[in-house]
Amino acid sequence: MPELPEVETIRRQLDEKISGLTITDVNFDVEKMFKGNKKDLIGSKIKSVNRRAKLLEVNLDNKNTILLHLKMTGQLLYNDKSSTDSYSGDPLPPLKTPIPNKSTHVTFSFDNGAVLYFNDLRKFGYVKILPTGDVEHSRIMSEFGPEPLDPKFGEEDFYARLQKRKGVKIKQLLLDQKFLAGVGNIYANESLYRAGINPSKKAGDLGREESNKLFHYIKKVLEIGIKAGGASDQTYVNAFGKKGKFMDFAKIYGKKGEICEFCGSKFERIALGGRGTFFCPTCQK
DNA sequence: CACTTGACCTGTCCGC
DNA sequence: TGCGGACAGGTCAAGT
Repeated sequence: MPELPEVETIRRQLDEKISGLTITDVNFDVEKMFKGNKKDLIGSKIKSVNRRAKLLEVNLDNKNTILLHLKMTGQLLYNDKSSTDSYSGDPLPPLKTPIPNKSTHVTFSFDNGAVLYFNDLRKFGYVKILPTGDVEHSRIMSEFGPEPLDPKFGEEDFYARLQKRKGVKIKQLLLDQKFLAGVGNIYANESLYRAGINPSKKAGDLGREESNKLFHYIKKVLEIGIKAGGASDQTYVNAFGKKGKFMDFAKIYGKKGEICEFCGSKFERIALGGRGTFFCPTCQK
């Protein structure tokens, strides 16, 4: 799915577009993708859109919060039907955003005529309504590890956390949201390659230098990801239906058999925890 | 406990 | 062109 940079891209766009709007209707066609009562949403106004790990939190003025998880193939598409042709006054057609299709499973309508579509090919994603006061104590939110881009989270903290999980392979640890929030498979592969660390290395075997280097590159690739508007390897698009450009900056993810720019070796692919893992056999010892 | 595997879904791509 | 298998950005529950 959308990892931290992809979710953050959507968060910024939605915060800009839907904050201040009132929800007028909600519809869904797959029960398991909508947990809660839609009556708790209709008539309420959106205060802000936040993010924790890969979860979006839409805060409402009626003390409820909508949590949205896009998992692997979720998309959130904002279609601003209230935009009108300045000449004729007619509504503009939804040019940039894909129209609802068979992957559209939840639809939010707003008082300005705008619509937000939640599309999800594989139906792994979900919408969940919680009382705002329960969100931070909920199982799901309270167990996330630190936000990697939080300025208060430093390299000492990162190293200390590694020491608590000595026996786990570093790649698998990076994907553990309780260890660190928001990193997914693409950015885990990219940061390990740049830091020159073998994905199968045990967390406890990383020296302080390696730990610092990895910490640095995790932040670096996430920042590049946000600047690039996310990674569109497969189905990801932003809230306006546009692809992200991070794959133009990816050096190793998905590049099995390609040549390492530093040493000329061929990249290899293995499975770690069932996830595709790419590495340079020479640079990542 | 900690760690691994399977399940959740649907689609695309690749080799034969 | 068809068919089977591998693979896909994430996270749980269940099994070892």
